[in-house]
Amino acid sequence: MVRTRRGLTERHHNILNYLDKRLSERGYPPSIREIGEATGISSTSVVTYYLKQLVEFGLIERDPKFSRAVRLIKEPELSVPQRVAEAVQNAVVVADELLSIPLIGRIFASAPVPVPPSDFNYFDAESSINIARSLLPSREKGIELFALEVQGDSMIDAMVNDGDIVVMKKAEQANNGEMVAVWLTGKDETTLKYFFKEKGRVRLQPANPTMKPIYVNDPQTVQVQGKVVMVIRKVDRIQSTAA
Amino acid sequence: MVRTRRGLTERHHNILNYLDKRLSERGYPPSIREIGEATGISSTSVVTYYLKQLVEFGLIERDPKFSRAVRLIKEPELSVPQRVAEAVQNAVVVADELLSIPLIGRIFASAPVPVPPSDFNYFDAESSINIARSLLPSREKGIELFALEVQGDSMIDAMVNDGDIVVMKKAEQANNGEMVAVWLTGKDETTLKYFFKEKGRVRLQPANPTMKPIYVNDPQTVQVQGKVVMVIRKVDRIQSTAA
DNA sequence: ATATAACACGAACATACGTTCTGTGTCAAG
DNA sequence: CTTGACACAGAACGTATGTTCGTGTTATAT
Repeated sequence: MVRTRRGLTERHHNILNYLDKRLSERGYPPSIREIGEATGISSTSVVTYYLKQLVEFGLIERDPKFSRAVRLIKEPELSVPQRVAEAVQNAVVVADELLSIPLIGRIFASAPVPVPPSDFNYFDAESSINIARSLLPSREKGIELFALEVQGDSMIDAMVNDGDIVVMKKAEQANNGEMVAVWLTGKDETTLKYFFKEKGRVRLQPANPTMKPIYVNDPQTVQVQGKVVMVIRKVDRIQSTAA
Repeated sequence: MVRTRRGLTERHHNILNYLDKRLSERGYPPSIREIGEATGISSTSVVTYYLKQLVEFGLIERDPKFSRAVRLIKEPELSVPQRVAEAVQNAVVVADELLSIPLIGRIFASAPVPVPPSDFNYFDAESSINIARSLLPSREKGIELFALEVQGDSMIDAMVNDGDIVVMKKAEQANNGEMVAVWLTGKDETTLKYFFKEKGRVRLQPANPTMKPIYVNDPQTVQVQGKVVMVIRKVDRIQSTAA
């Protein structure tokens, strides 16, 4: 008869305690050699021998061959009452629904759209607006959006008022039917229109259905700068009275 | 003078996010190469370049030459009640910012506005939209708002498109300059206009500044049904092509 | 146009690291 | 006394890993 394996020994406990303490202290686990140094085991193969047993006991996990890839398996944390858990989950859903979009400037007819530079930090903008993600168009993922405030009456053919907020994303090309902000180099003018490319020319279709489209025979002069995904209008009272 | 360093760039943020996520997922930090793979940086020396800057910004610490020896610098640990309170407070702020508004139907020109009945339960509507409270006009408290979806082109003089969502509140009287939904009994028509009362008659001023107002000599036929506080337009692509 | 810091990259290199291999000692059970 | 499990050890090895070096590009102020 041969002798059978016992349970955990002092060396097992020493290793477990060191793993726990070490992660708290240094923010990253020890190497095999560091475990050996800390627990008085002079050989890396003995450390590996004990780690293998701790894996078998279900006390640690390892990712083989990666350095420092040892982690303690903790008991599931004490569960919270179900309502608190549900409330926390709901808070997560709410936080995800709210989308912060940088408000980076104004759009007006006589200048190109101030699109963000390629290294723009969308998370750290000086000014931003919040919108609900569910109000985005259905295929819009909400990534790298920016907002501009409309200045002047020049966008009314796009059904966009002075003071409205236009939510956009950068684009240099457009598909048919998308609303775009284009800079017309032939006119030195920015306009918001539905974009159609047909028979070598560009048709820019106003949102106002009673207005006629613009046809641009030289597509090179139509510089797509962004796509409009949303328009928001705060309706305050106006002060002016009509003549 | 030469260009000066900006603050954190997208790559910095990507690295920080990856470090945080990775430690939670795997129980040990990534190697330099793993950070590069996860953030699209193909060279270990560029990863080291960014990690050096994150150390300088005081956001991470490293133990030089040790493998996987990167740790995020976190705020000093709060007690559990403090951490819970802080998280709950943040959740309250976010939840308060997000306002759920019942979407109760449609508005179109040939019918009165379907205003909610006086016993309407705003919290239990069948359908609703979410908006961010900060987008409301400055004096609007967000109480007893409802939303209607615009059907048809009859509101274009109000700069409101078919498909737009109009956020309103009930009202039976209006102050000068407010945008209202009125049912004109003399015309059997609903319209959205800025409301002015002057010399015994009502002037209804379109939002489109190129259009003329309507004058109604008999104020009794102007039934104010609600005030408009916000207009939201999801801008999807359109399919129709012009003649 | 120029200068220069920031940004980016790949290669080379030395060391860290975990695994495997081989060997030895102890001890309980038959 | 023999056997086999257990414990331990050092060496060798291949790969993982972080740093250094040299080069190139870009943005920006002057």
